[in-house]
Amino acid sequence: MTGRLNDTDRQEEEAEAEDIPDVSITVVAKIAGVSIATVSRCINNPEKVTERTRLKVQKAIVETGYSPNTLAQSFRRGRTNLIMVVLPSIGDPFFTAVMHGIRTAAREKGYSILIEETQHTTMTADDIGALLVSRQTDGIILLASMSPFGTDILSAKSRRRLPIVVGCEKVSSDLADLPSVCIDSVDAAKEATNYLIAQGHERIAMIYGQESSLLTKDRELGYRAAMKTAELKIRDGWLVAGQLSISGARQATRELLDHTERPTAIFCANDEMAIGCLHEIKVAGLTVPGDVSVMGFDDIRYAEVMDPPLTTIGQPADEIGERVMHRLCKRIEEGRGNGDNQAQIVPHKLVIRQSVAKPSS
Amino acid sequence: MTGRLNDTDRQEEEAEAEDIPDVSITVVAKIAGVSIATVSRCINNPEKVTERTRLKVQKAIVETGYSPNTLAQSFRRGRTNLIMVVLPSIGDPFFTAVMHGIRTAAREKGYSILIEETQHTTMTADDIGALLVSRQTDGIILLASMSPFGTDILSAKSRRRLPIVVGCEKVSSDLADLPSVCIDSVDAAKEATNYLIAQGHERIAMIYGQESSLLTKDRELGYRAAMKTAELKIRDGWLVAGQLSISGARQATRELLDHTERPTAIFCANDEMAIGCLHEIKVAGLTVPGDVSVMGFDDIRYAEVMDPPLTTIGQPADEIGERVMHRLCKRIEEGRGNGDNQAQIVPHKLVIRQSVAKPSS
DNA sequence: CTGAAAGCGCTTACAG
DNA sequence: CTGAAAGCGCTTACAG
Repeated sequence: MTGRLNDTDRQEEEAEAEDIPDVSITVVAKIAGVSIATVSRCINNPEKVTERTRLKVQKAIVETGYSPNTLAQSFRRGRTNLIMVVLPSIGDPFFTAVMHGIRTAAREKGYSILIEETQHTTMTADDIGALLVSRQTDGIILLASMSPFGTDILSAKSRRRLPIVVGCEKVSSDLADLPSVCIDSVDAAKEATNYLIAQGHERIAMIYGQESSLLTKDRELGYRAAMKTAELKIRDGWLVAGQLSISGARQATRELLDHTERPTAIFCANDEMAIGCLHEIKVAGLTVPGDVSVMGFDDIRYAEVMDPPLTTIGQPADEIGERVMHRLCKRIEEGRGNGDNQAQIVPHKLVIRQSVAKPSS
Repeated sequence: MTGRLNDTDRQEEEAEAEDIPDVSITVVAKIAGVSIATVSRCINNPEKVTERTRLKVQKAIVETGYSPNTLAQSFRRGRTNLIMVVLPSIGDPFFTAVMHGIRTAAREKGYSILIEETQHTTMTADDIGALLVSRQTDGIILLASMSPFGTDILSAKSRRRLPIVVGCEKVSSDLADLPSVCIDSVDAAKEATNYLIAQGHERIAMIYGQESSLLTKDRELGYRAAMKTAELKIRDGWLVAGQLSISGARQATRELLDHTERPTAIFCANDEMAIGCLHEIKVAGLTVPGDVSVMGFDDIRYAEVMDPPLTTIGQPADEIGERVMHRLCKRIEEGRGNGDNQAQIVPHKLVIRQSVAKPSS
């Protein structure tokens, strides 16, 4: 069975009239009285064709409702104009914002976007590498996601030339060679922690992401570094996983509130978890920031309408998205090789609102 | 230029060693000492091939790192295994939840998902129809989105046989013929409004979506119907657009609070706007639900952690997503024709939390 | 069970 | 400027 219809179907179709037009370049050529090469040129390189011819062909195209078969074009041209972005969860408003930037840039360049969520997928690292090999995708954007180099279909050397760009978080070390666009997460987390310290907090806990994922690793590093510099202790049980979700963060917050040395401030590795944290503190009958201060990370659109509005670290999500996509396009166009593989650092900023105050005790 | 490399490139590649393997079915066949037809069979119909042959071919595949060229397969088979979903905004957590259901079902069936956002796209209705015609996509899911039948590439008759399924909201009348999976929005909005009325509210305003979009039209209809039945007046200025965004809703709320006959309850057409509404009321120094009650719609994951937790209408987002995708698959498999085009109604439910109370005045 | 061959719908040197 | 022809990498009747 090919995509074409057999004779019986075709008759049925004609009986029903006006189904999806099923017209190839050949029938347009026939109607216009030219070769298929000319039709192709009219569409792709109109400047290579006489005005007169172009008009004839144009007429035939309109008449037949012809639209080139994208499948055939992609095949022939050897590219799909599809790029895949791999991210932990599209549901996180921060990634939505980054995606918005990616889309904007993609539209400009004529790419469509395929999204793969590592939280909900069975896709392995190998599968991702295979995508490129089997040409399902012209390029890949890795947003705070695992390395696609599970085993070794691809040598370290060749990885450097692949159309892959990393965004938001460099996650694992074998990605270090790839071009990337991120804020300096370690530094940002330090700044966040230092702000809490500057307010007078000494008992500062942190809710990070997941044990297994490296997504919030750098933020944890920054927190630890700042605490160390300030010679503040991190008690056992002050560093707890929030699963990057509201419910996970609520659970984590409960544990923190029950701690024998209850922290006076909680630094959440992202705003999604900070929202859960905020709520759970209030459920426990405590106030924010009166009893406990809360600091987030990302500055998603909900942060400023929380009660109290969330103090957090702002990332230029849109800009990250656009830059990542632009770099990927450049890499694809250049073909393999000689790309600049530098890490681009974009600026973050501390957004001070009302969820952090001086400790009461 | 085809996708293949010219000789110079190839030399370079070999010099660099181990780039992306660029092996076609032909080289696998040669190495295995069989025809390309046999290689194809080993991959797609292994039962049609001797154990011995299969092993030989398997070995050659591993050796070469061969992976079939998806572009060629899609072209040959006449299908992409891509389906497109068109929705207002992937950033809305409600749609994210529906998408999750769609993805789950899609993965089962081997489809990948292309997302098109009508809020950020320049894509016209015609473009969407053209997708099908040019075979970029095997099918389309329309989530609360415009009709793809701008002008008339497709007759009404043929529309009924296209691989298109509608989800969440039936929006425009020319979509009535298409299969759909939605809650009964009019009824749900009535229920929401009636709940406010039952609490004793008489001055009930509504924040709907956008003038131009039909997305929240049914919800507005339900609100109007309930008000009418209860013989309650809708004052001029009580029905205001919130642009489906937090900031739009905040603006709308401000107008409502400044109204000479200030409403005691506000029904927001979705939770995203309700979140903005909640915040703006508090910014104005008023309390929820003490001074003003707020009712949402969708029950997104943030609803229950708002302050106060949001009373809203729950939609089974995941179920909607899965059912929509399943129906689309069936439609694609059946080929054109004889699909059931009925509207499937899934149940909604009123979720009572704390943002609605009796009016104080 | 296996192979030779046709063909999917395009694009693009290559001649003219 | 235009056409005839090759070829992209597969899949699938059709013979054997």
